[in-house]
Amino acid sequence: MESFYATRTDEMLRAHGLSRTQGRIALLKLLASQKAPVSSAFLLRKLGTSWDETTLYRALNTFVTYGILAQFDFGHGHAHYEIAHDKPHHHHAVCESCGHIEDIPAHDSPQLTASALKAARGFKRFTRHSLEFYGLCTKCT
Amino acid sequence: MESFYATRTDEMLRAHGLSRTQGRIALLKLLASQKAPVSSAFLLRKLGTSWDETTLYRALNTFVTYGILAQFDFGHGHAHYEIAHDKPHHHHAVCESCGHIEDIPAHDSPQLTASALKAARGFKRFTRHSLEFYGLCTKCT
DNA sequence: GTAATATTTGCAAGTAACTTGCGTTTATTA
DNA sequence: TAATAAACGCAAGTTACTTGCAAATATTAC
Repeated sequence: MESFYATRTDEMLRAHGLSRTQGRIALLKLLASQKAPVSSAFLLRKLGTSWDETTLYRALNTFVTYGILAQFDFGHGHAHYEIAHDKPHHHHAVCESCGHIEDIPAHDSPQLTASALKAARGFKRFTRHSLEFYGLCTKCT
Repeated sequence: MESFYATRTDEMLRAHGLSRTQGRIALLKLLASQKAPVSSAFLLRKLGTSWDETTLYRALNTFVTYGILAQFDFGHGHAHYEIAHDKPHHHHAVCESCGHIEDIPAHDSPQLTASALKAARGFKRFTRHSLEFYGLCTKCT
């Protein structure tokens, strides 16, 4: 019997006709076990030294392109990645001192986008939005 | 009689005890005349070749530190800067095709932050938030 | 206004986070 | 199981930005 993650990661790759290599599966499992977006450096550290940097970046980019992952920028000088496949919409909280990042479940009112759209002259539609809250986490206060 | 911008930029620098050099004043005037955040490459282009790249980055960083400017990241691989001094809160719309950026005046309900704070385990307070809407602008549709 | 002091600037060199090219390996398809 | 296509790993390259330090400019003290 396959694990929950194994089945899901397999499905993510299969759905887009992507090769299900050992490495990619390990990467997606690792990402699936995170509670918030993580950096490529974190992934490289966790995956072990056997992993090649180029391969990681290439996999991450491929996954972002296919919508398996979402990529975020919190102003830390590097990107953060998170499983997007089947994940409900949410926002992020970012600690300005230690960099701690937390997912915040979001139930956006459609009004949020609607009123933004009304105010934006040059746009007729938005496909997505991203909302980040910054502050000090309880450990850094 | 000094121009509106001259007076304001002067004030921005003076308020923080920063040297009011020709270059810094020209930079702030240019920034003050923009309707949305701009990149360092844009600023360098507009200011002319006489401007040194290092000097620009150093000035931008100083201004961000003192709250004169706000820095944003829209996933374009480089930062965008905007006057923050005395500017009312707003969000941004970003075109995923041409990169066009637009300010969106925002009247956030206090509830937006309040409900996020309630949902965020590790935070007791947020100092700021940033909300970006992504889509295709009317020119790219 | 002028000298003393502090800040800013410009050049050269350096760094971090990726990206590209290309030959080899691994996975998928026939 | 062979043929084909996708992914990998190494080396080299790029971009956006940073650091060190001496020279220039601005501010402050007289």
